[in-house]
Amino acid sequence: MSRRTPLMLQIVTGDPRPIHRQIVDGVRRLIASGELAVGAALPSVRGLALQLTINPNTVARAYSELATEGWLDARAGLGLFVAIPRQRLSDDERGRRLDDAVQRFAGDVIGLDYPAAVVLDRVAGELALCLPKKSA
Amino acid sequence: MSRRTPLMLQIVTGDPRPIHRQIVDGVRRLIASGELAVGAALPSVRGLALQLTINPNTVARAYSELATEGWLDARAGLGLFVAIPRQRLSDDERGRRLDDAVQRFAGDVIGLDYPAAVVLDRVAGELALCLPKKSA
Amino acid sequence: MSRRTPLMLQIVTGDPRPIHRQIVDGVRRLIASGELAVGAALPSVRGLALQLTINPNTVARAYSELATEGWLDARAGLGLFVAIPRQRLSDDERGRRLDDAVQRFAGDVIGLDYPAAVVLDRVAGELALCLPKKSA
Amino acid sequence: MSRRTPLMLQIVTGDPRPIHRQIVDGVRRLIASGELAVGAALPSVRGLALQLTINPNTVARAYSELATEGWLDARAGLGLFVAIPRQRLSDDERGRRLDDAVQRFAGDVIGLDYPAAVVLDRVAGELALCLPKKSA
DNA sequence: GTGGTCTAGACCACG
DNA sequence: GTGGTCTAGACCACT
Repeated sequence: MSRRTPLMLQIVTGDPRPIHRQIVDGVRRLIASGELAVGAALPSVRGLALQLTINPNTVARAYSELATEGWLDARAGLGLFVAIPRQRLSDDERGRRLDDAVQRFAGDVIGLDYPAAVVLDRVAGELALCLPKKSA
Repeated sequence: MSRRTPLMLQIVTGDPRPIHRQIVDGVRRLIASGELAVGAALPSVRGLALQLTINPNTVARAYSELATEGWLDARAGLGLFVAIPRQRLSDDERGRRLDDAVQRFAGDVIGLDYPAAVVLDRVAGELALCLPKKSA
Repeated sequence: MSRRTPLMLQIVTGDPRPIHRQIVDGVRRLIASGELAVGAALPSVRGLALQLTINPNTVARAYSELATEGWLDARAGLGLFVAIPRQRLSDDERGRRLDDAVQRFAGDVIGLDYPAAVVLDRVAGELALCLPKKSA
Repeated sequence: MSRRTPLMLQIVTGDPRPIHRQIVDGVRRLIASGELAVGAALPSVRGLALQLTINPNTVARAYSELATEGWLDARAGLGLFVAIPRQRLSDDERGRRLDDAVQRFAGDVIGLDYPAAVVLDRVAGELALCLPKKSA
C-alpha cells in the first residue's frame, strides 16, 4: 500500500532531450506548480521505471540530479520526498543561467518561422503555470 | 572572390552548444535579421574554418545542415548562397518543435526564481533581434 | 600523442567514500591547489578508467559531477578541461554547506580519541594546500 | 526503571546522516562530554524508539554498533550501560580513519571559497564540545 | 578518437 | 521494500 502519487509524466521519444532530462524537467514543473507539495513522497525508482518502461538506472539518475539541485530529499530505505525550497545559487549564477536559457531558446525557435507574438504567448502560458508573478 | 562577406560570427567555447550548432544558429540569425541578404555568397568552408580557427569538417557540416533546411543553396563550383525563403517544415513538425523548445526553456528557468515578467522581457528582447513581427 | 597530464589520483578500497566521490574530491583538490591549471585538459574518460582499472561509466559519472559543479568544461569530441572558476552558490547555501561539513567531520573524528590539537593540525595542513588564506 | 535518563537526542530529517548514525554520534558525544557518566543506564531500545518515533530496529542497530565499538556494555536482562573507557581501535586504523575524514572534509569545503582561518575556527569550536584537550 | 546516454544485472546499506 | 554504487557493453553525436 503506497501513499505515493503516480507522477503525471510522459516520455516522448521524438523529444531531443534525453530521457533523464525529460524526467527532471517534468518533476521540477510539478513541484514548482504546486502539484507536488513539499514533503510529498515520489514514486519509487523501480516503480517509476516500470510506469515509464525505462531502466531503473535512468530514473535513479534523474532523481539523483533533482536531489543534487535541492528539489528532492532522498532518504535511503524510505524513498524520495519533495524538499523545502531554498535559494542555492548566487545572483551572478542565476543571471548567467537566465542568459544561457534565453539564448538557447532563441536559437531553437529561429527558423520555425513563427511570429514573435505567438512564441511569446506560448512562453507566457508555460511560465504562468510555475513561475511567481512577483519576485520572491 | 572578394564578394564574399566575412561572417560576423563568434565561437564561444563556454557555450553549451556544439560548434556546428553555434554556426547554424548564427547564420540563421544573420539571414533572419537581413544582415545576409537573399543571394549573398557565404565564405568558403576553408575560409570560415580559418577565420574561426576550427576544423573544416565542422564548417562543412554546419553548411550542409543549413542547405538541408533550405537556408542556403549550393551551386557547384561557385559556393554557397542565401536561398529564397520558403516554408521548410510541416506545420505539425513546427508545432512539435515549438512545444519542445518551450518546455525545455521552462525547465531551464524554473527554480531560478525570476518573476515571469522579467523572463518574458528577456525573451521578447532576444526574439526582437531575429524574428518576424508577422507570420511570413 | 596526448598533451593530457596523467592525474595523480589513487583509489583506496578501504575508503568509505564511493569511487566516483574519491575522484571528484581528488580532482577538486588538484584544481584548487593549482596543480591542474585553468584550461588544462584532463585524461579521457576511457584513459582514466584504464589507469585506475575501474569502469569508464564510473569515471564519466565523476567527471559529469565536476562539470555540473562548474569545475570542468566538457566538450564532446575534444575532452574535458579545467573551467574558469566562479562563485556559483549563494552565501546562504555556502554557510549551510560549511555547517554540514563541520558537523559531519566532528561526528567522524569523535571516538578516534585524538586530542583536538592533533585533529586541527591535520585539517590545517590539508587546507593549506588548497584554500585561500584571505577571503576572495 | 526510572533510573534510566532520557537521552537528550534529536533526529533531524534534513540531516544527510542516516538515523542510526545520528544516534551513534549523539550518544558518543554525550559520553565524551560527560553528560552520560560511566555506568549510567541507557533507555531501552523500545523506549528510545518511542521517544524518537522511529523504528526499534534502527535503535537496536545503533546500540549494537556502540557496544561493538566499546562505548556501551550490554548486561543480559538489565539493559545497556556506559562502558569504562578503553582504547578501541588499533593505531593504524585510527590513523587511516583520521586521514579519510580529513580528506572528505577538505573535499566538502574546497570551492566554498572560505578562508582557511574561518574554516579552522569553525572546526575548533565544534571539536571543543566533545574532544579531549590531551590524548586519553 | 572524444564525451553522453541507455540498458542490464549485481551488490550494498538503510529502515 | 527503499535508494546508491559499480560493472559490462551497446549506441549516438561531435570533431
